[in-house]
Amino acid sequence: MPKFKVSYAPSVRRLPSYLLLAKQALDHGDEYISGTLIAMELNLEPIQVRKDLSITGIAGKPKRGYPVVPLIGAIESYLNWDKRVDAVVVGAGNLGSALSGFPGFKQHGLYIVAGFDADPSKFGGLIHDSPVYPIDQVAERVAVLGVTVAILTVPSAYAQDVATTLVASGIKAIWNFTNIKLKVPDDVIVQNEDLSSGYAMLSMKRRIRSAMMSEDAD
Amino acid sequence: MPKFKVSYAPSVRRLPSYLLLAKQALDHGDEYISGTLIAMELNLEPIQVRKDLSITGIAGKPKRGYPVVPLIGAIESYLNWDKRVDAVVVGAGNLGSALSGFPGFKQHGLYIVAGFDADPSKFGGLIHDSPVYPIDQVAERVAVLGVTVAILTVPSAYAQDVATTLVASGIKAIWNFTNIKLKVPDDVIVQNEDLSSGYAMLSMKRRIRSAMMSEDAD
DNA sequence: TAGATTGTTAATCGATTAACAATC
DNA sequence: TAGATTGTTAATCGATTAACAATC
Repeated sequence: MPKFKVSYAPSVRRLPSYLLLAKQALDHGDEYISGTLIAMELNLEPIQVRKDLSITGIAGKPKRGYPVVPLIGAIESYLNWDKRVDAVVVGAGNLGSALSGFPGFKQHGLYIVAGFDADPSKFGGLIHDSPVYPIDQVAERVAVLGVTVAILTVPSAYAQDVATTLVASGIKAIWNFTNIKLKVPDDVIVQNEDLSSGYAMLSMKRRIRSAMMSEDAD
Repeated sequence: MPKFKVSYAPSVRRLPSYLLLAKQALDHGDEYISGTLIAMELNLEPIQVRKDLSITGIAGKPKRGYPVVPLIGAIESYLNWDKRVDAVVVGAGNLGSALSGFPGFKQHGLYIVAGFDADPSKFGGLIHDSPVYPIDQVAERVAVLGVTVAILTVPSAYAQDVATTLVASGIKAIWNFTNIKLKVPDDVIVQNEDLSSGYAMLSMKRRIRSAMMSEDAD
């Protein structure tokens, strides 16, 4: 049951980088930005950029490119980033704090309205403007706040238990930064952010470069 | 120039989760773990798990599965995780600290031996056992330490400048947690970890669920 | 106008999945 | 032995890329 399977997932993953470039073009005062330019900037093929952008419904102009303001609007609307979404961070450690303070999120409509932690020394403190509550207050606070999105940054040993509590509290989407494969009901979304996968890729690239370099030595 | 293109990238990204399950099986005292079980645990197809594992060269036994100890060895060896790699963290903020403390890294052979920051109040401090130095000492320290891998967690405004310095200092691989597309020489590896991509995926999944739910209402 | 760029349709490529023989 | 699981070969699926007409 690969529930909520995203169509064009690779394209969706690239859209944020196009959005960033469009915003930079806007700041720069440009009226248009071409797919060719975006591709060059991101080391992609122009055709890929055009294909990706087509899913947002934006229409470009031959010879000019895509109109910057409508392009930003089209991407934000397609990703639902033009509507505010409230979230809580569960696990107010370094990772939770880092995510809370990430300026990009608010720009994308994601507001972190509270944090939770098991460590009493953190209660009453703040993670980037948001109060930190004891983790056993999750259920009541989530209910009061009416939040349905949670960012999970607890130690992996607690991940499943906390996730279960979150679901029981009404959370419908979990952005999971632990390496635990969470078991949740079918109607709850989980987006896994697996650092180990990224490190595996880095490791393989290093391996490939080593192989290429010893080849060159021939 | 998509340099250092990883073959079987999707498989490589899944290997760490197989490794984790294999280690859990080992702790549990199991001698074998089947692809069928791994697939169930991770919501994958058994055939996909078998295909993925085949790239590591591990040989399974019909009716039993894969021998746990050799399986762990095969994955670790394939990913080069059986050899120690030293790295520095540049940007000793919350994200840098979180990554330094991530227990999984040391298990995968990644040792963070130093941190760097622009904030004088952090100099002489520690991020999880490793000393924090002024960022303008990067060049000399990296040279002395002989490190070739850097984890980049500075604010995006400084990302390119810092990356340029890192490259000049002898860094050959950058694990980039900023949303800036770094410009580096051809022989330098960059692995981008883009949080916005993950959030785009979460947003789309929420969008799809909404669509499905309003459909159900018909 | 000339030419750069878009957008569509088709071809290629690579990843996933299916089928099934081999085997312990 | 019977049957679950592996591993290989082929088929399908989806993403990327190529080709090129349309257009500003």
